[in-house]
Amino acid sequence: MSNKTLITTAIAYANGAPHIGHAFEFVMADTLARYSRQQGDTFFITGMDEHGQKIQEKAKEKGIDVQDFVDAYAEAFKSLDKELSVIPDYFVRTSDKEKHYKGAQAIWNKLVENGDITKEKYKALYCVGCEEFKKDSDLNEKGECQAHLKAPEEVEEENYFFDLPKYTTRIKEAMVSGEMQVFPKSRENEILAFIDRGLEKVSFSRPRSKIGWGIPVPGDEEHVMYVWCDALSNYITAIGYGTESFDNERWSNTTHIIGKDILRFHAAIWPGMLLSAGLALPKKILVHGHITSGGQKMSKSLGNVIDPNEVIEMFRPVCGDLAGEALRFVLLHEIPSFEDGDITIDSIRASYTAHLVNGIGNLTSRVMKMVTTNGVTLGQPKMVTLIEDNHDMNLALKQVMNRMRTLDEYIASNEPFKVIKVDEVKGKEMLYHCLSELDVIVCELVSFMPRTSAKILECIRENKMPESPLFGRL
RNA sequence: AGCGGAGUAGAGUAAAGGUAACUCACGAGGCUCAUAACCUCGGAAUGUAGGUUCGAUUCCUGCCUCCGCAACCA
Repeated sequence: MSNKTLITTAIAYANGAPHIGHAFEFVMADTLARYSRQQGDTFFITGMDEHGQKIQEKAKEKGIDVQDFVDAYAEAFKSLDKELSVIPDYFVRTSDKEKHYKGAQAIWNKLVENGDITKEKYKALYCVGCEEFKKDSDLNEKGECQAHLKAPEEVEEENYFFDLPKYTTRIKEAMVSGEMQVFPKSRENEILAFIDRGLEKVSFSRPRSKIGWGIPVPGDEEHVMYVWCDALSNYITAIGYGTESFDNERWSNTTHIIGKDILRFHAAIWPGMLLSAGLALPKKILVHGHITSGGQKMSKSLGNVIDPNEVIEMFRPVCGDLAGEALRFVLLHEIPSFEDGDITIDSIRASYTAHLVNGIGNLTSRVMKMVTTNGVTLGQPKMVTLIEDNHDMNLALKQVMNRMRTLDEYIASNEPFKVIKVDEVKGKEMLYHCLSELDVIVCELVSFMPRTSAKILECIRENKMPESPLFGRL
């Protein structure tokens, strides 16, 4: 089996600032990527989905050039990534004409070559207010658009369609056989049930008159690619699809990390496209839940939106350049990896105090004080990884925290600070044990909190106390 | 209405046909190496009505409540 792997996040839609849900996904993926790098050649990508009608309109509303509009959001996401110690090997942008356009057009051509993309006329209900097609289920009892309380008009449009139903059986088989694994199992069941209800052809283009901002359909100036071929293809264009340098070996060992809202696109449409293009299916699709606040979906009207940057700024005065990692920790520790999670500003503060201030921060000061005053050193810190490879970052982190608690217990019950006064040899032995345990803990923590771990390792290596408490009180 | 999942201390999770565990919060004690930290002990829970069983929180049935899915929505 290949050692090379690709880890991806979903690419963020560039029509708004990053929110806490984005932060969670990035942090989870980056942690997994760091862990994966300890075991082999890992390439980690994240990025932006920058096309589409909504973006085009918003930019127009604000009276700015679309490219400038998406550039600004790309910078906002990159800056958040940096704070959170999320460091991708490549940052995808679908407006990138060099790499992405060419790759997306290459896969389009491949699907055409295979006879899976055809032009078809269809009738649909279109709400002018929403500028969107509506299904019967989107309408109220009177057959009106729920948002605009107006009956949609029937329009006829000609678009390209992808023959997804053709791949129904193979997609199902891939899931059942484990060729493409969807975690958790309940999500796999969900998608299998969805497929069993019958897949339909998927519309793959929009008339240029409707969406000008997008990738042109090869050989047809009148049409622009719709989101599927444009956005989903980022995962392969990022590693060179459509060029000589495409790394097929890496592609064959891919893990996608996505939210539950986009499961279908990744576990049905995307595999269909890959099969048509003759490419391997993703090995794993890890599906996380959504974050609620105070038991409710975050929304501006409820006023319970948690802005990741605001949280970081809340931490900044008490832990400086570790502020982003404090949020990173809280997300990983408080949100289950595969279910919905709930956080509030209060629970964020509580988690920070309990586990970072009173936990890792205090433990570091505690151990380092004892070993530095008594001249106990570790020599070369060893690199160990004891975390089980179960994809559950939340569980894995809790195991690390458990180990910390055990060390605190050891110190309390063995009292090396007392022993050292009456029996130096025995006392030093105990302190050495404390120091090497701290070392192990930090090595385990390195994927979760890289900067924090580096700081503590530096203390261990140079036999010194942290200059100031790592995590100060809020 | 359909399909799927879930209801366990104040909060978040775990386990399980026979003493219901852990983290946070709370209360009492201890310790002084540490950031009023840390350690120990304690209070506090199986949605509801039945059924099977020597015994159910676990299995079964009804009810109530919540959540997911029902495709172009991150």
